[in-house]
Amino acid sequence: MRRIIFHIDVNSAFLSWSAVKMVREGQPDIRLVPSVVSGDPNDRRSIITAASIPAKKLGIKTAQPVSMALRTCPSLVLVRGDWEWYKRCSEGFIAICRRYSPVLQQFSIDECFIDMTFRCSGKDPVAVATQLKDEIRDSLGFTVNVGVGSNKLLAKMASDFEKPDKVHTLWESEVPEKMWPLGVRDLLWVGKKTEERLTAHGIRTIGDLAQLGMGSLTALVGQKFAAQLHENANGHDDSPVETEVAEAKSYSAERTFSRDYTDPGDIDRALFKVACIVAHRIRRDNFRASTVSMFIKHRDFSVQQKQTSLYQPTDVTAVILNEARRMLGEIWDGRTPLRQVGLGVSKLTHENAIQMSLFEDPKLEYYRAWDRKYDAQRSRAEDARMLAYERKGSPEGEESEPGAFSSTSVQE
DNA sequence: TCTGGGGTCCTAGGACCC
DNA sequence: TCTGGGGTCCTAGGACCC
Repeated sequence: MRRIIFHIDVNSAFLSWSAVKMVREGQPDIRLVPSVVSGDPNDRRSIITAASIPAKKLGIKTAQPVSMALRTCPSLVLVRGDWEWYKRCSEGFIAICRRYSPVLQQFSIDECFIDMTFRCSGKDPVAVATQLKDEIRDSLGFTVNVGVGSNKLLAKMASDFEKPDKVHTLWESEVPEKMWPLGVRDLLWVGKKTEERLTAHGIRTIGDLAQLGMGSLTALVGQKFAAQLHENANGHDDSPVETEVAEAKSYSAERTFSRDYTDPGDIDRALFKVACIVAHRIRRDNFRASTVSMFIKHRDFSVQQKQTSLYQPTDVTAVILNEARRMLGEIWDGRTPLRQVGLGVSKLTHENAIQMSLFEDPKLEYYRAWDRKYDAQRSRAEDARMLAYERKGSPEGEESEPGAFSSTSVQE
């Protein structure tokens, strides 16, 4: 039986979502003018998180520095991101998709796959996809693209065709006509480096890749990746729509400084902050970590990292921080300017720490108490922010759920 | 122009064990 | 005393995704 998979992708998600909120507050629709969602424009290291279609037409791209975008378009409208609001918008569109099929895999905050094999039987998949797209637009006020295909890869490729507010199909029979003429970079998992490697050998389109022998491809990218690329370039993908939310395998946090830091005191303060964040998150999610890693980014963007295994899994901030400090001392001379510092934990378990009182650092109890205080303060701060948000975020009072948005027409 | 932040997976070399 | 080969774990680094 032929599978029918939909990939639903919100058009310029963060920008559209900010626009919906601003329109509701009586402000102009930023989707109609060159606009972006970005970090602090006064910080020279801010980048573009999302761009409107008029901005994209001027050549402004996601991940571009704000300063560069402003030079391209001095009248560019800059909007700061609103994470709480984005989460609500995401929940709103996911809820609608789930009504079309419970076999749903959320792929990111603004994308999901649904398996429509049974829900579409006897129906025209394009008509169903169009209905879904229109329902999201009319009830939530933002547009999506729906890609329809016989597997996840083809559905995802299809949703990336012409935007916004469109439904496209990419069945296996359409692969030679619709997918093979595209550049290799358009294929999922082909990034900048792989593109360079492939084009250096004359492989420019997905069709070139599909016809390339496995031997040559393996020599270029390694066996495992070659097998995947070969399958994907031919439109094959048998991965299922995963309805279970996978548990996190690692947590990390990093801070890029507004200017390169050389002072060990500055670096240590940053390391302390990221350690607090990461440790708080694993405690919140009931994890303990057996591996701590830390990384630094230099002025030239080169990265150095160091990781270490612990004797016993931990969720104690001080333990994680001290390992990171020790490793920092091993990879940094204390003088070279640093652009960024980061810290991560992995090898996570839900095990309770084994109490090894004989060997346990007597200070541990003090550290844990410190963590409890930190966590309590942090959740109070989160509650306060959410409360403030509830009041500020809904001018009409009750209607704060995305499901209650008024219809907002969206034009290109 | 000067490049964020948070993830996943893969590879390659070395250590260590049998 | 010097040798091999397989398996597994660890670490560093790199590529990709949104």
